[in-house]
This record gives sequence, C-alpha cells and structure tokens, in this order.
Amino acid sequence: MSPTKTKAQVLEEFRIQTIQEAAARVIGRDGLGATTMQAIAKEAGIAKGTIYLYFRDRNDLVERTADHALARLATKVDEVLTRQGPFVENLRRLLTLFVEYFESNRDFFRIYLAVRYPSGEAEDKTRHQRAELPPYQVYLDHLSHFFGQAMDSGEIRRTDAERLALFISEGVNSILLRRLQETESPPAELEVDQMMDMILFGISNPDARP
Amino acid sequence: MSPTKTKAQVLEEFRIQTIQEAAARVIGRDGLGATTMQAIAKEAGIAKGTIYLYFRDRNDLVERTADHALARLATKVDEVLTRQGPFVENLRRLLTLFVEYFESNRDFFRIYLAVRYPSGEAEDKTRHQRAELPPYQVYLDHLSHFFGQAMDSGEIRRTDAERLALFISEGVNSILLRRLQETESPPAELEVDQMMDMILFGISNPDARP
DNA sequence: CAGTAGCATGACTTCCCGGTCACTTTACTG
DNA sequence: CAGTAAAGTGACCGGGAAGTCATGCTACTG
Repeated sequence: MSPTKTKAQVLEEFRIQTIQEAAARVIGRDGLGATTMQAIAKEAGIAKGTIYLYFRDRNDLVERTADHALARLATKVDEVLTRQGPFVENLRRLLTLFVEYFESNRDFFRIYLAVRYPSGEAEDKTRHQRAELPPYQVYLDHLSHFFGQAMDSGEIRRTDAERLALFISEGVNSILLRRLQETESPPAELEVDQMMDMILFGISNPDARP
Repeated sequence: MSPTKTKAQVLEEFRIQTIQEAAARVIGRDGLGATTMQAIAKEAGIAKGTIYLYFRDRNDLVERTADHALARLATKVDEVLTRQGPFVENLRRLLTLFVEYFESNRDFFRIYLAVRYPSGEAEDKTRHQRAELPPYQVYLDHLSHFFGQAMDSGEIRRTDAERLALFISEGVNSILLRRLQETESPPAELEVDQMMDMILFGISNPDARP
C-alpha cells in the first residue's frame, strides 16, 4: 500500500529507536556489565517482554545499540576525513569533533569504550556469525587511510599507519575519558591545541632538536 | 618460635600465591567478567570453599591478584624511572621493559587492562574502603613525575605532564594489546623505535618543519 | 459495533553464580 | 597410636538476571 514504509514499519522503527536510546542512557549511567534488561525496560517505560519483540536477546540489543551509536559518529568522522584540504587542518577538525561530540554525548562514550575492545568484559565470539569487522576496527582502518594519504602527499613522516592510528586514537580516548571524569577541564580548544602539539611534534624540546 | 615466619605462614603464603596465579590464568583466558570462582578453583586444583579460607570474597581475590601483579611490574618500572641518565635513554628502557614484560606475561596484561579503569565493567566503589589511590593512578603519577623532571631539566618541551602521561601510556597500551592479538608482530626493538619516534618527534614531516 | 489479529505485559521458569557450612580428611601432639 | 584441632571439601542456599508465555488489551476491519 504505502509507497516505501507501512505504518507498522514506522512504528517498529520508532520502538527500536526508543529502546536503543533507553539502553544507551542506562549503559552510560550504570556501565555495560551492570545493565539489566529490566532497567532498560523501566527506562524506556515499557515491559521487559516488549524488548524481546524487537531484539533477539540481550547481546543483540547491546550490539545493535552500540553499532547504531558508532555509526552515527562514524558518519561525522568520515565527513572530516574525506574532506579536501591540508592534513593539519583536518586533524584539528577531527580532534575538535571528538572532544565536542563526547562532551555532549556522555552516555555514548561509555558504550564506545565498552565496545571498542572485547577486553575486560566477557568474550563475545558471536559477532554476527558472518565475518564482519567490528565497527571500531572499521573506524581504525579509515583513520589509517587518512594518515596513509598524508604520508603519500608528504605532509607527515612515513611510518606504520596502522600503529599510528591505534596509538593516537587510544591516546585521545584516554584524555577524553579523563575529561569526563574531571569536575573541571580545560576548554576544548586548549585541549585540542595540546593534543595537536603532541601528535605533530612529540615531546622533544625544539631547542634541542638537530 | 621460628625467627621470622612460622611454617603455617609460609604455607598460607604459598596457597595465596597458588590461587592468585590460577586466577590470573583464568582471567587471562576468559576475561574478568566471565571468570567464576568455580573456574579459578578448578584451575588451582582445589575446592571452591578453600578460596574463601584465604580471600574474603571474589572482589578481594580479584583486587589482591591485580594489585600483586601490578606491584611486580611497578617495581621494575620504578627502577627505570628513578635511574640517573638522559631522559631519552630511560624512556627507551621503559618502553622496552613494557614490550618484553607483557610479551612474556600475557595473562597479566589482560588483568592490567581490565583493572586499570573501572570503565566498561560495573562500578567498583569498594576500593579498600580507605581513600587509597588505585594502582594504575599511582603508576600514572610516577610517569607524570618522570616527564615533569625531564621538563625541568629542559630535555623535553614543557606541557601538561599529567595529560602527557595518560596519552602516552594508553597509546603504548593499545599497541601492546594489538601485538598480543597478532599472530606475527614486528620485533620488539623495531616496535620500540617506532614508538620512540612517535613520542619524541610526533608525525610531522621533518623536511617541512619550520 | 462485534470480532479478531497481534502487540504488550509481568509473573514465572530456568539457570548460574557467589558465598556458606556441616561434614571429611589431614596432620600434629602428647 | 589415639585424640583433636585445623584445613579442605562440595552440596546446598539465596538472590538475581535472562528469557518465556498465558493472559489482557488495543486497534483495525468488515
């Protein structure tokens, strides 16, 4: 009947989104390990059983919630990464995006941290069955590519792009996490400046440079 | 009777150590979240109840196991950090220590990762009751101090030592984790060289430097 | 507006785990 | 070597969470 989506489909998507948003809030508040289906249901204002009409099980819910959240961020990141212009400018834009995005999406950051590695938590193993790369790895690949391009164009020194992406990504993450824990942090711009300096020039004293 | 330790005390220490080593292996294999007391008991070849003769509860066991493991590493790290000599040499020693230590103590690395932040996992809250800093924070403080000294002596550029320690520590951790996941990694020395370059000089192209 | 399809519910079932404790085994002592 | 104190054991208990399903409810249909 309807051109693209039936009424039922729209309603279903709305339910799914509502539940995922509730899940994100609860995980953000209590941590992934301490999050129960009951708590998510209460947060969403529905009964526990209802969740199982839209998600196979807890793992399915967590996974799809995390993927969805990560995908939203990934879109914004890709916008920056594929942009034309000097590497340094794009790097600054990227760091600024991160600082600001996580500052105003604190819930999301907890999920991001909990999901980016299966370490610490119980092993997952059931990742979609299909040989699909975990979203964080996809993100790292994009980042590697970004650095690889800058190496090709001679804007940065040539080195292992994969390792570089890892090192910088996790270094940045740790500072973002610290910012969220602090009661008072330096302004975003200053933080970005410091990270830029660290990333671009390292810590050696310029006076002492050969 | 005995000069310093009674037979019973020695035996007790031996039991404690046996259990902690078993715990470390299981956590290293299954992850912290999926580790049960039963599994640890089986690994240690004892009954579950026996564990409770030496540890108050699960949290006590995990905490003391982690603290013990961390303390062993901390001793080695402090040796390096307090050493006289040029900053750059000590930094290299530190990185080498990390790469080699984790390479030959893979179990330990999982615990280290799981415990360094309470993030992802359910919140801890019961940290010793007393206002004791978590071991990882203590380690970060030492690292900050290490960088602070190098700033004072003019060996490295002055910046926020706390942030620096975080950034570098987590950057290094992420690469170490990746090494453990890979089937084949570059030799330790090459890895250290790359990290040194990254940390000391950043990624900007030296040809393009002002 | 009666009939019905399927959505929503939450009490219930099942499972698992941390922690306990009555009983067994070990090892020391006189 | 008998007696006993301490260490060790694992069946059991209580609690809590994931997942199910009989029942109630709602909203569409003819």
